[in-house]
Amino acid sequence: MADRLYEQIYEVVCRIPRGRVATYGQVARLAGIPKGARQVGYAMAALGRGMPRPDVPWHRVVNAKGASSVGGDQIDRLGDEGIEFDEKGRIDLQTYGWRAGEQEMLL
DNA sequence: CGGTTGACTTTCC
DNA sequence: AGGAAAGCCAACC
Repeated sequence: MADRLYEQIYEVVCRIPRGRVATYGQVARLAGIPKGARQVGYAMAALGRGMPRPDVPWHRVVNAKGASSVGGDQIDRLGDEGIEFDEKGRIDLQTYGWRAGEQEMLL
């Protein structure tokens, strides 16, 4: 199964709890592709090209700088999730960064 | 089948 | 701290 790659990526992205964000590298590592951060981005781009999985919260995936590589479209969705950007348009990964296994610890 | 591209990351300056 | 270059892997032409 070659497309298992995309499936894995989408599955990991779906695992990101609401109100949190994860970097491409983080998702790639959890998806089994420690050096495939670009492929994660490519997989996200595929969502807007053919929409194989419209239920994937791709907007919760940002780059290592904590900024959106897509545009205001993602920023608007993240704002709806309760995530806010700083003056430079970047997210504080130390606050909104996704920590695996801590999704239930949200208080 | 080979070169280019891309919603990236990391390192160096 | 911010900017440029190299590295990496998969998809596309």
